[in-house]
Amino acid sequence: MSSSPNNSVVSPEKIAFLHRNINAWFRAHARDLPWRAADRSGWSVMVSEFMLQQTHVKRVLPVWETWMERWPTPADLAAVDSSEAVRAWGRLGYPRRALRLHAAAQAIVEKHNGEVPSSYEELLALPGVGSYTAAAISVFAFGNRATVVDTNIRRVFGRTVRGLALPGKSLTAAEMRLAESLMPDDLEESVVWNAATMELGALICTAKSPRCEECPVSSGCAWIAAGKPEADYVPTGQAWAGTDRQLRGAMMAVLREATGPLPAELLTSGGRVDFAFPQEVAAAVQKLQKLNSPAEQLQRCFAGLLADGLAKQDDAGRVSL
DNA sequence: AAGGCGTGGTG
DNA sequence: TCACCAAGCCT
Repeated sequence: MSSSPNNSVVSPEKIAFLHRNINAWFRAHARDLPWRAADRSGWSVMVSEFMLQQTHVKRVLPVWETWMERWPTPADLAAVDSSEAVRAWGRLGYPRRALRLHAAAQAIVEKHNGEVPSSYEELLALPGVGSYTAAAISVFAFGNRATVVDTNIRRVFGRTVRGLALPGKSLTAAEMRLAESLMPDDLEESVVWNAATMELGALICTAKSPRCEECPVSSGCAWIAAGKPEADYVPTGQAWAGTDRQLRGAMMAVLREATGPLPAELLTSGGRVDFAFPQEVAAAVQKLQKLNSPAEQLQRCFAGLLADGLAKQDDAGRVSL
């Protein structure tokens, strides 16, 4: 057992201060989200967690509603083709999440008798479920005691405890140990704590312009005490224009709008393509062609979609989700 | 283990 | 307006 200089040892008094104030704040200010309702299920929480990976609540809400209405249990989703899941995913982004959620539903049917497992280890074994999502489902759906660490929680602890404007680019073992050391011993308090610290990071202790005036622990915040120093690194912006991601997104939009198989040339040709399709497909194709991507990039991205299972090609070479 | 992977709300 | 970046996961 070695100790690094980065290890933050927090006094019992400060931990109690954080527990008391953040949990009280949450009990007064928690958003009324449907996946937090009393009638939530393991599945409803699981669907929300998949959709919330790198996507804000506001955009998730309507898709989650229609998803849960259509597929109220894992078995309902597992019974349809994965392309249905990808289309229903709509414009949420990262459509491979839809594929993984579908695969996870099938695994739940096959290995867990159709019931979402409650243990961290069993959840972690499901497709698309990593350490964050496994802990989140175990805690928020089943009320277990597990340490949830997401980007919000990392930022809250980074500021209040470590005095940093922003946590590092990737989660470290020391950070994970710190989060565990801050967990309330009491089961019910620990469940609230996980949700409360995340909510504080999402609503108050935000990345860009935190609302410290409204923060319940500003009086004990190490970052404020240090004079709000700048982050010691500059986050590198995410490139977009001209990237494969943009092109893949445009191709996926075409496939989502299509009601049947499409000529592959519609996706892989950089030039004009004669076609007579519904307005929506035509518009999506126009956007794709407007990118004016080189043929080599079109081919690469198209092959990527096929390899990822997001698109399928029939014997005649026609493409669909 | 660093980098790929969508999309759009927001300051 | 237009960068920024968000309840990560996987390889």
